[in-house]
Amino acid sequence: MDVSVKGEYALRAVFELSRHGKPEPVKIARIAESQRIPRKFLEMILSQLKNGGFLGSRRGADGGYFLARPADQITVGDILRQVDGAFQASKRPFEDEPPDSPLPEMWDRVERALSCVVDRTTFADLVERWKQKRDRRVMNWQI
Amino acid sequence: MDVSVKGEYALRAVFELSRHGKPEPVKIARIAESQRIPRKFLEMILSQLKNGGFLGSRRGADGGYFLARPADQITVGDILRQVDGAFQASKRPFEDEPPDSPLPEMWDRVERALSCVVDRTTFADLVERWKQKRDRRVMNWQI
DNA sequence: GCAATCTCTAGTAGAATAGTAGGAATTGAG
DNA sequence: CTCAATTCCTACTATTCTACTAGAGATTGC
Repeated sequence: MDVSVKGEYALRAVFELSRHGKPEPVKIARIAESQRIPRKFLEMILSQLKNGGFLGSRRGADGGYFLARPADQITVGDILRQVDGAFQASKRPFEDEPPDSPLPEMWDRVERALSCVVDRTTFADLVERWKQKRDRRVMNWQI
Repeated sequence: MDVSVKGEYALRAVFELSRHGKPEPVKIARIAESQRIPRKFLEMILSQLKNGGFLGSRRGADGGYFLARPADQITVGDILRQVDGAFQASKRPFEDEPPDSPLPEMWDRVERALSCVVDRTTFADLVERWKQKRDRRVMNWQI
């Protein structure tokens, strides 16, 4: 019941692109280095995210990846679902479920609780929080 | 990011024991049948739950399994953590995390949201909901 | 042309999942 | 004491998933 490494990498990659902000594409090599993701694995993940319509790319010199839409219109849930498949608590409907089981309803609650976080957190939010953190650190450093 | 079949089976098994209520032990065979769990797999799961201190057992004729404490003192989270290992959103602390990443904080939120459901839902609650469901069905049937 | 980049197809070692098999130990009844 | 019913314990296994890697092809900028 934890997210895959691939999922975490995908989030880091999209975060990197969101943080970059500008319209110029960012190279795979740079994302890999600054987010510490194995390069070839990252290639796979990025192409999956492109297939999902979240990223765009350009080849050749000065090529790279960029967000296909603004960071405040991409959520953590979008990305996790794209790379890890259906993002749910339990594979529903569970076959062979005994009648009147109270479990499906509980899984619904779990799913709603999860959704409240991942589907409401955009990459714009993450960048915002990152900036605050960084600024606080710089403040302390100057004192 | 979904719970294992083993986890679901464990919940069903403990639910069965909770629903039974009485202090007499329930046989593996009966749990397996009424909750539709492969028998040998269930044996493994039950012994794990016993190791965790959630269940007790008796061997021989008239043997079986029973709750080691009242159903309102066992939560869904207890059981899932026992059979599926640490029940968390992400394997923290993630190695090689880039500095100032906003992701760990987000995983905390996810975890708290999950916990709000699974650590607050006891098997007494589940039995309660099951009874209500059953009663509603019987009511409709009588009309 | 050519160097830098993304793109695509394949493969792969190791771990996890979802079980199964078979027998040993314990208990209750007669 | 014996026997049948049950849990307990060790080991095995097929299949899938995870986290990668290799290498060649396609595209672009200069």
